[in-house]
Amino acid sequence: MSKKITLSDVAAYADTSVKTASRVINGDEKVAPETRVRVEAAVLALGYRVDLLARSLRKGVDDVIAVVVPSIGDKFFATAIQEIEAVALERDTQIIIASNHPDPAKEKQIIRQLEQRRVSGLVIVPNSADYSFMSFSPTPVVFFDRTANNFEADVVRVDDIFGAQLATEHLISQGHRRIAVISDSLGIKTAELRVEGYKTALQKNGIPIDNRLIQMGAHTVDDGERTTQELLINAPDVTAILSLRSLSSMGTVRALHAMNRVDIALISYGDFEMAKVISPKISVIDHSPRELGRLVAHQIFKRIDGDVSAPQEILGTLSIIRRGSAEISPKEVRSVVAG
Amino acid sequence: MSKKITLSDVAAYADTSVKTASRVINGDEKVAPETRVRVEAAVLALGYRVDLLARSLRKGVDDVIAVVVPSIGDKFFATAIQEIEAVALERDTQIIIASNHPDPAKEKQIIRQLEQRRVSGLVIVPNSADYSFMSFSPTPVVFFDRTANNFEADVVRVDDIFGAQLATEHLISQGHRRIAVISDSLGIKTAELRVEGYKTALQKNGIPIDNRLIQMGAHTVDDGERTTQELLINAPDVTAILSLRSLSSMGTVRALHAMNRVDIALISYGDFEMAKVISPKISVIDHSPRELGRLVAHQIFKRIDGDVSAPQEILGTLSIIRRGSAEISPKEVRSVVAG
DNA sequence: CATCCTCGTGACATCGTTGTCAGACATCGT
DNA sequence: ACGATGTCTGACAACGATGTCACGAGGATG
Repeated sequence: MSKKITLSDVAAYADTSVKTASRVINGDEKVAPETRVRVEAAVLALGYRVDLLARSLRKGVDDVIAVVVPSIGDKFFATAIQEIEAVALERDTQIIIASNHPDPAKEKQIIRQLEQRRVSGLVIVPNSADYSFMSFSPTPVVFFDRTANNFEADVVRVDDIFGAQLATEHLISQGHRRIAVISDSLGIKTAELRVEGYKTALQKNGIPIDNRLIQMGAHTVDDGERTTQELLINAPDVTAILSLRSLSSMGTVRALHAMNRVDIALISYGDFEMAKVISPKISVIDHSPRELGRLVAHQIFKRIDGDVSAPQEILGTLSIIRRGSAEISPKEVRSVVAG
Repeated sequence: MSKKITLSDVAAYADTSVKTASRVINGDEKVAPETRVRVEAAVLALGYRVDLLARSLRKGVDDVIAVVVPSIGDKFFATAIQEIEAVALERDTQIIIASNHPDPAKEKQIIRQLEQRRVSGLVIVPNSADYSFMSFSPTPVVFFDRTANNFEADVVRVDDIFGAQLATEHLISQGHRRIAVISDSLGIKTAELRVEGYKTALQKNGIPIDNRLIQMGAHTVDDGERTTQELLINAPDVTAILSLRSLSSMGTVRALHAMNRVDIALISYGDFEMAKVISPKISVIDHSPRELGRLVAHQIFKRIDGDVSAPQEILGTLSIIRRGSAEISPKEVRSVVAG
């Protein structure tokens, strides 16, 4: 095998010094035109390519940002990553991805390892309880989707309280008063906030909070299905459901279809492919992963570029997409049942 | 800011040489127990962490593998990446992800850049026409999902011809003879092979190939919907559809639902979340991204570990998942229509 | 007692690049 | 004609780690 071509080979070939060759490949102005030409010819002739590892070592940081998400398979995160990648590409920056490990100690180790790589920035979807260990990190950090505990840094997310409130009020405006909510576990920040938004909306409208209508623990599609079934048995007077995770929404849809409950209004927090396809189409609160991905990418690069202003909270836009499933009023239901 | 702790700091603190400190952190046997203890204490006291960049420069390769896919947002690739990441984690190897760029020149540049990072392995879903430029690369490469042109390397994929044949024959065995196929563009290797499998199945069973039943260009959900509508207008005697991409399958489902065509059998090449939820549930040919992800991860690590045997073609398993949508026979349809 | 080996150690070069700094030479103003 | 600028250049050190090699001490071997 031909051995690796280095700058010193180029320099020798162009009959100049290593440093001058370095100047040429970095576009330094102060190089005599003819020298430049000679070096460029040498680069071409030898097929030289910069060693990015060596460059990064010398510079002290690596042109890479790391993105740590709970699950790459999750459409929401995958789409966000795709946008981050698109922004990073323009800066010739690579993306390292990693999953949050369920074990906080392991997760800490993973993040440490990323720091040891001298990544120039970290985007993290906080998962473990405590990120205070990162306080000493010189690496810029932006949290994504959720606020982290015990560590101050930029956060890019949507206003979960507001979003859930929006959804709930939408159902209320259709006349619903027995509104159930299906959520994953409290421990998870977003879930907490969304449930809070739900409660706020009820209170504002003078509707009592009934804990039997609050179903937790729906992490997967199957959870969503099971939880929905239980809900409809335990609280048969429910007329509307707010599903707080798009993943479990699919389970809810499945359960409703199986029980043929076309009388129940449903709104999902978070859009999903299926929502547009099934009938009735599912209304959703949309928090665009593409927009959020762009926002987080721009923010991390702003920090990498040296912005040291106080940590910001950046909120993405939220919107209701009305597709039909949430635009059913409870009156109609009763009349159908009565009739 | 406290400045960076290096091995030489550790060595000074432990009153030994840099090299010996290096021996300790690398678990070298030939270190006196008491020296080891002193160094370990120093590491702890100073909070030393290896600089992975420096180590990689010295070693010549970086413990990172790069994965280049057409779209990270695609559930299939996202899931595969997740599996690769899980395998890589056990080896303390990071994953860099990148998107294939539609412009081959740009894609070449991206791959070059990854080589310049000295990634220890490359997993690529080939997209551009020609990968021959990689011939000189010392970096192990494994192609994923498709065979590449002009470059010999391991490939991990499923047997697309066989899969499509399997699907088509399943429909034939239900009695269908007017079977349409919806595909994305030829040009894309997998699409070509699948269409070939479809044709083979027809021929084997003495069914003439009718080009009006072959619809190309369905890249997105919307394409799938439009294409399906066109198909049913242009060839009203179709009794079954084979959709070759799960993404466009969703469009086909949407179109069928909208037209209320419950009489048409449908099988999808590639599973998708929705398939289990709607009714009728969609039968699919499943090529598990998780299995394929594991396979590709193990193969690339085998190469990284020095396996230099001839390039292999590794085929993942294929299976039909019967859910109902493809188990409709055309006879029933006719009798319903006639009745 | 000379020789050989093993063990533990550290000085030094090295990976490939860029920052520092000083020097050579040309050009300029007065 | 002089120093003062400015342009272009290259020797050298540095980034932080590991590989090479040689060396001294101590034990085993003859």
